[in-house]
Amino acid sequence: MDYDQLKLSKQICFPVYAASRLITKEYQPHLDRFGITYPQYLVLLILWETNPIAVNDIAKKMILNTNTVTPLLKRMETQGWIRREKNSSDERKVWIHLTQQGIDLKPEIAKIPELLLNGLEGSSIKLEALFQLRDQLHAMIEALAHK
Amino acid sequence: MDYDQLKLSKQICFPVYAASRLITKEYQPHLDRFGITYPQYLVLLILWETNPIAVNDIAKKMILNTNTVTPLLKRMETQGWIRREKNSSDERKVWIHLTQQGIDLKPEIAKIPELLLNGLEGSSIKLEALFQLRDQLHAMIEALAHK
DNA sequence: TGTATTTATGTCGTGTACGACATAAAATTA
DNA sequence: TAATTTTATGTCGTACACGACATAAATACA
Repeated sequence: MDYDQLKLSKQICFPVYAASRLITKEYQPHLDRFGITYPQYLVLLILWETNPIAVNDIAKKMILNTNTVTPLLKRMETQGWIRREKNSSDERKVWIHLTQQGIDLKPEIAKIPELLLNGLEGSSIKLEALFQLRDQLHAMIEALAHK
Repeated sequence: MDYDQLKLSKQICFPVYAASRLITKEYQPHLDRFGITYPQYLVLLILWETNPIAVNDIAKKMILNTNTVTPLLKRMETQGWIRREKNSSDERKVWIHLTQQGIDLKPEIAKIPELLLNGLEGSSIKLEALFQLRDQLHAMIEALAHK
């Protein structure tokens, strides 16, 4: 039997896993300035598009379970970025709202993706390749998330 | 100021992060049969290529810190897949060896990548696209890991 | 040779991830 | 309407992931 497919270099899963952690690490020094983590940054991106939003809808957008999102949001509430509010008409729901502090953070954070993309100038990574990568991954996520 | 780049759908980091977790989740039911996790599976792949190998070299191949790998290996030792052995000439080093149980697992695990790829037949994901994705990610990892 | 530096591994604390399960409120259905 | 099911959120336990730091052995070098 040929075990060639088992080599780490042949795997498809491994480079996705490694790239994910490496990209997060690129963000980290920039996010550290505001005391937020990478998943918390994603929550803020979502809230800057939709405010307020239910816990469940945040989890769906991030493709995470609510039991991961709940403690994450609690930490963000402690730090003053968001506040939670029970829905009066449906008592099961909890609305997540941006605080003023959370709203004010947007222009600061907006500089980061730009900064990282500019950092690629002169590197071997081409912008076109990145966008192609993103679209291919979206197709894969689409196929894997709904089955 | 245009905040379009801040949309979740425009991010490059997010699909990598989400795809990583979704792919791991594809492996999980197959790995569960043997009681191993996805990172533990990666350690086994490495050991099936190089046995024995030092803790540090496993960490380098996985692009992880040793303080992540150490407890992971301890769990694998408890489960009987590997054993650790102090190097006599250099007392700092610890060699990680496959046990017979770990060696015997290889043909069982070998079926998994094949099984997952076959599962894509008829889906919207094309094999060619996957291999292209892998190579693009390798290029990105290369650029990010060594700077 | 003695001191400083590097290397290899590991401990500790914090923050995700997620399966299994709990709870309460809303919606469905017998 | 009463019982059942679904939905929304959350608790708990286990396993990563990583920064900061600790320790001991090997190496470099004054």
